[in-house]
Amino acid sequence: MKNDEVEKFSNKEIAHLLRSMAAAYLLTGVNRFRIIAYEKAADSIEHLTREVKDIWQEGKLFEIPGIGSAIGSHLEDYFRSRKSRHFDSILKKIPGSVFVLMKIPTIGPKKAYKLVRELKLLNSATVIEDLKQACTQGEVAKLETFGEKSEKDIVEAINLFEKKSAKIERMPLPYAFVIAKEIIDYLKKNPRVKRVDALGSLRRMVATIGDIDIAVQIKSHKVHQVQKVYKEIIDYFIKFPKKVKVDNAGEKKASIIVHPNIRVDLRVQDEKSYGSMLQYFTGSKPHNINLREYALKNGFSLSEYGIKPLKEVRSKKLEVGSYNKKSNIYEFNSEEKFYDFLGLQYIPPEIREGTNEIEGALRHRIPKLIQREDIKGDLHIHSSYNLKPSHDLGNNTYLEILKKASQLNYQYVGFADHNPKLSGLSSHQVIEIMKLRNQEINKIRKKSYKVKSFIGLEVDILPDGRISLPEGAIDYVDYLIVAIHSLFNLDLETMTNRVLRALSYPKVKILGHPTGRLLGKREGYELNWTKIFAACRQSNIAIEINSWPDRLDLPDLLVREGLTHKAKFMLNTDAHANSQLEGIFYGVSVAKRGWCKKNDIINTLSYEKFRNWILDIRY
DNA sequence: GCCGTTTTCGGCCCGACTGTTTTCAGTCG
Repeated sequence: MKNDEVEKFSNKEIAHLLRSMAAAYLLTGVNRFRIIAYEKAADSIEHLTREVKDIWQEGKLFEIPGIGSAIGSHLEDYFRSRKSRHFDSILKKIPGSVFVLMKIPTIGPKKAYKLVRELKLLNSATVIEDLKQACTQGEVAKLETFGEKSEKDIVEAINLFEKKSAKIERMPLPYAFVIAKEIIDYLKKNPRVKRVDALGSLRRMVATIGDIDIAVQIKSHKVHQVQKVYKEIIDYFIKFPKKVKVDNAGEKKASIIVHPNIRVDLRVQDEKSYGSMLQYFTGSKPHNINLREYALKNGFSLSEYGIKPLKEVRSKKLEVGSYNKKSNIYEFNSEEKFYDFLGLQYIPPEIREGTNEIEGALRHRIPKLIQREDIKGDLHIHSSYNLKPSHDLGNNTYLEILKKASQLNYQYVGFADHNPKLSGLSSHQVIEIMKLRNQEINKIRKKSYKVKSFIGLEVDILPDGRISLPEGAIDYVDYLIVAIHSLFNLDLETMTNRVLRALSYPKVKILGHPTGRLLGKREGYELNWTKIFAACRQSNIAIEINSWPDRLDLPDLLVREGLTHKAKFMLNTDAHANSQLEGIFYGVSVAKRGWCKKNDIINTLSYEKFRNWILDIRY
């Protein structure tokens, strides 16, 4: 029962509901802008980095872009009573099997409706199999505007869909990075290729990635050769060794599916319009739509080729772009020039999400976002030192970690092994273990290695909010990270009180991986964030942005919300091996997406200031 | 149905690719 509910209110399901509404309106014929509004709302919810149901519970449903008074109040009905009379009254006009077919890529509302109507596919539970059978029997090819090719394509699309829906659909960002790098390296080997960029959600560093988008800039060629070079690169791309299928391949774009069923889109462009192309292909969709609407109001039309004046625009300082007289378009080789032409401050990819970044850029209020180089230390590192921990040990010794930290130009690190397992050990034994560890680290510290260290510990928050460490053991650490590692499904209030209690212990300085989410595997637990942010601020506790590939926790939307509550954050890796320390890069991207500046992040402080903070030394 | 630095009314992004057509509709990003 509980699982059904979660499924019913998942972002994916809500998006599908709204998309079904758009389809029903399309098929019954209403003002097309109402249809677009529903589609926009569906897109918006599908790409949220938090659960829409949680946002509704916090009373912030109407803050989601594209959710206005009408759709918002219908959704409220739906969340409250599991149904909306308005949605139901519209949806019942169309056979339910139409909405099921629409889940298959390349089948939209019109094709779905036609297939259902002509072939009488009215059983929602079996419609996909029924359609497949109709295809194999040649019935689809007989229909008007369908043919043998489309019949074959439908079968293929269904097979791919069934394969895909059996596994996770979006992968954590770091996994997508690995795949993208392989393709980028492959493309760079082509002598016609000058530059390759990963774009789309990958460039915006969204926590989970659906498709991989890539742009290629060709080396300069004579004008009449450009088309030929585009074609050569497209041909090369679709021969990528790990491709399982070529989805489409035209003159300037192509899509392939690579193992294990990931779609990769490629676009090619020459240098003079490459900036326009980067801008266009980076998205997000809401950002681009907002930007184009803004441009329209100023008399310009935007595309991946550049900026086209709608009327005769003479004068002005139009030298930022180069004017192509033949096509009446201003071309841009860099994004900076593209935004500048529109009178906007440059907007970093990470915050192009269609919230209020265009308004900010217009007023030159886009903050300088945190950079990787600003990070001075990592305070959540697991070593190989065996203190009989409750969870896994790391791979490297304290000394090895210090050496690696030095390579990363860190000034300090924090050793945050898991607390000793409480079961099977007496309090006295735990205290002894902690004491020995403290002595061990102090021995290493005496070698006066240039990277300084703090003695931390990652401590479980028990179900009742106590921490899993005997009182006397606290003397042997500089600071504690508290985090939940079990019993994730308590209700919001119990969970909130549990965390608040843990935060009240002495030496607690960090709330670790605060939502407990595992991307694609486990939703985070619910907390009253207003209370958590307030408690952390009051007790001078940092909220962790954990860079572990499956976590990327805190989610970016909560980071941004935290800033409005004046929360302070800390960027850590949770590394269990030295190579993983480099993953801090992913945490930085989460912070950027949350609009963090350098001084929003505690571990950008220099060693002396940071030491005062973490040891709670007051002046 | 949504939205706001010319607006609470009157607008609403833009182009590529494919299959089935003979100029286009549907889908996608």
